[in-house]
Amino acid sequence: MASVFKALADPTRRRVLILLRAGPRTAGQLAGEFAVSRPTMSAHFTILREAGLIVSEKIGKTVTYSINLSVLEEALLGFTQSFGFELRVSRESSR
Amino acid sequence: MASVFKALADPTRRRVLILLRAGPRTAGQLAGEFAVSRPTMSAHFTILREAGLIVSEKIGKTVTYSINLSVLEEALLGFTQSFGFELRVSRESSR
DNA sequence: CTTATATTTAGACATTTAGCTAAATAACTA
DNA sequence: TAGTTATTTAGCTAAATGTCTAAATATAAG
Repeated sequence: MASVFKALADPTRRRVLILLRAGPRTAGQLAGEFAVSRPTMSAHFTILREAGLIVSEKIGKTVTYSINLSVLEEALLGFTQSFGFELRVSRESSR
Repeated sequence: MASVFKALADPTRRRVLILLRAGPRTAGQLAGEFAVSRPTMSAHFTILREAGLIVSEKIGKTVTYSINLSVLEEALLGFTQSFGFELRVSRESSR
């Protein structure tokens, strides 16, 4: 869970997750949305992947990333519960 | 909001918030719960305070910290909504 | 007024982080 | 096979982070 919070600490990585929420994207597509170099983005992907927040699939010469909402959900759930917050996944979750 | 996520990235600071959830504590009381020096804890308090997550009040020679749940709530709310999560504050919020 | 207590500030240090460029790897295409 | 494209790895730098000890500040108590 600690690695999830570390991953969420960076605004670029949070934005990657928000982009992936709309559906899978390739590394290049994601990188195109940011003003940093591709290697830098690749490092962010690694951090997100190691936290379990995204998964990658290589098809041909492209790598496609998808969000793993359950990991995000579980981390937020564990944390928010400590504060008397109630968290639930909306019915139209994976839109 | 960015500073809130940065503040939440450190496990010591998350634990401070969880301790404060049970009620206000002095800097010394909080520091006593951790295996790091008081100056180190003081630095953590500063980061939490600058993120708006805690407020301090000096009475006599002690400083008492309290959690500011609304800031935490707002940051989590803004973030979780982007993911189709639903967050609400439980009715017995400030227990 | 001196001492004790609570907390913060200052300064140093090691580690981590986010960024870069250049090079390597992998896979498709002509 | 040679070239092109997509992505990652390697190696570097500057800045930020978390930690410490020693000193400063503020308040209370004798």
